[in-house]
Amino acid sequence: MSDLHAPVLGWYDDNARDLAWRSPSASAWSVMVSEFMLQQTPVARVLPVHERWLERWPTPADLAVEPAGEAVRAWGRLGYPRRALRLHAAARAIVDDHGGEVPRTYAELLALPGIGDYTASAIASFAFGQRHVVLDTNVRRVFARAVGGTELPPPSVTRAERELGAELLPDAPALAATWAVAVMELGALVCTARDPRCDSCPIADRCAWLAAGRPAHDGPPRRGQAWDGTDRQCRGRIMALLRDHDGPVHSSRIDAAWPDATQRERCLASLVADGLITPAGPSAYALP
DNA sequence: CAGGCGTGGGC
DNA sequence: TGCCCAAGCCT
Repeated sequence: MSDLHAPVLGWYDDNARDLAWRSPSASAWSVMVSEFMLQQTPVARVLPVHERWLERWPTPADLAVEPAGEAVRAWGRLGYPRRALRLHAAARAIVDDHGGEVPRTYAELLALPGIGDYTASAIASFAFGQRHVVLDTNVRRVFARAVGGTELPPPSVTRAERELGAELLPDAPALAATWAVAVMELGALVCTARDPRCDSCPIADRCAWLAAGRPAHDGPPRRGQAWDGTDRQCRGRIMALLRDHDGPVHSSRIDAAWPDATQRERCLASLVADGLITPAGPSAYALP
């Protein structure tokens, strides 16, 4: 296990993807927007939306003056549109409480809407070069395999994972930040969830999982998320409808999009409660 | 803490 | 064809 640093850092130097938010000239805001979009959405789908977002709203203040619905519309089909709402709310908080500048400390970042432990660490590390344990699903999978000898990490982050992350983190902040992004990249490109490319892995000779013959995950099977007929599908259908229209959408159109009236009304109510849509007149809805 | 929350691509 | 997954957050 000793010294994963040199091979991983060397591999990253040769194989890192050239992503817009990793450019030396990328702003902290660019990094922050990318982190919101990348929460559960693949890089390939984020790229074009991130580019247009930064062109339109180069700073938090540019977004903060917009109605929230503009953020939801620009979010397009990235999924989980509440993230767009939270990013918009975070931009307003940055203007109101931080002079329009993305805050630099983990605690201040964590206090913003839509930012949890991972995203706060990632922004502090990637945008500001600080030393933080960055634990995302990629890093956790690399740790689970290389150190733990298991195919998959535990269902939720454990104390042991945090301690391991802290132990492996280089002392120098700049190096720690590079290490964090390098391990993440290794998990994204080589140590993938399915069909890992162990033959091109820089730490294959130190990997406990590979040494053990890549044993399959034992333990309870992971819960897949139901989709067909769920409220999520219904909500998604309604949101797509509103995104694709400029003004308010009449209820009759929404009725046509989802026949089950009980479920439809429940979803409309929850979307209103979430702030993703707003009633517009007696029988119409619009983006906020 | 388990469950809810979108969307589309790859195998 | 389904099924699994993709830089999580919030309640």
